[in-house]
Amino acid sequence: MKAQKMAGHLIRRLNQVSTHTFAKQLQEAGFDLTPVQFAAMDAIASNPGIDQAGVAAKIAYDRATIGGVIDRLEHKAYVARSISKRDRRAREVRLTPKGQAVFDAVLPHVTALQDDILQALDDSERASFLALARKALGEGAFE
Amino acid sequence: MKAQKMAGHLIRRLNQVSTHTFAKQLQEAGFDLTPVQFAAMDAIASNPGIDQAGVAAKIAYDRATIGGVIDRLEHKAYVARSISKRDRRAREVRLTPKGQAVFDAVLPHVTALQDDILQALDDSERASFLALARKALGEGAFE
DNA sequence: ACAATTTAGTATCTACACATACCATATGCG
DNA sequence: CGCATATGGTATGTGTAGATACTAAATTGT
Repeated sequence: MKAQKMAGHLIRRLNQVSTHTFAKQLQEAGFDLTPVQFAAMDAIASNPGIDQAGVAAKIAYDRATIGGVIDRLEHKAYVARSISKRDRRAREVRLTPKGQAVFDAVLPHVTALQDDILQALDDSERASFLALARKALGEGAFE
Repeated sequence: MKAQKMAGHLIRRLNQVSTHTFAKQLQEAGFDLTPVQFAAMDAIASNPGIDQAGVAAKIAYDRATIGGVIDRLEHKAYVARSISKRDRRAREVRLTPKGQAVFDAVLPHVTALQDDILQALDDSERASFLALARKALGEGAFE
């Protein structure tokens, strides 16, 4: 049995390729954002004032991980945290104007690079792959 | 644009599911092995005496990462390192008898769990997905 | 033979990823 | 009201994951 043929291994390698493509393209475009940081900014951009647990739920992160991700975004001054008035435990997160500008500038690059990840597939294969991936994850589970 | 619909994000979540399935199943079966550690052992089992760079190449790891992985396997006494006689820089890696026994015992579990990762897909969908994944990675690139 | 280059491995640094434990605050319920 | 329980966030520890830099050893070119 070759581990290299197994589903888990193929998925891990796809993730490597995906991460690498993302890092390379964004770096060439002059940005300093990881895939995870981008996903967090996307969730925050769509839900201003969301709390950290909300961000974690949206993009299926561990809540312990999200703290560090948001720390780094805050350090770059892309997001701001404030204590919620409803619940003093919760930290509401918003993009700063700078963060919003970066997000707007980055978005087209990120959108464009998605096809590069599956560059070896043609359009119909890519569509099939993505449809199967969504189904495997339980369509709409994290809509 | 929702990051949650993008290829990169779907792949990241598949990898989460995959890793989680692996960890859960092996833990329930009483083993202490990560997906990466298993893949390394698989490569070593198939190529006794392979050096670390060889393992890294087989399973597409960074050579900086493999050192730590093999450290942990060595610490569990699953593998043994020895300095190559051909090349004194190289460390030849082999499974210990204990490592071989663990590998043999784990292999059927790992094989069985592969389908659980894509449990939401039926057999033909799963086959399509895996074929597309292989093609996306460049079929045979790491055979 | 020997300098220039390449390669194997390690060390360091940043960034996930998740388990567990802990603190503070909310909330449910008797 | 008062307590048990649940939840938001942080802290800690282990394990990838890859960039960069460094040492030692092998290889290449002349």
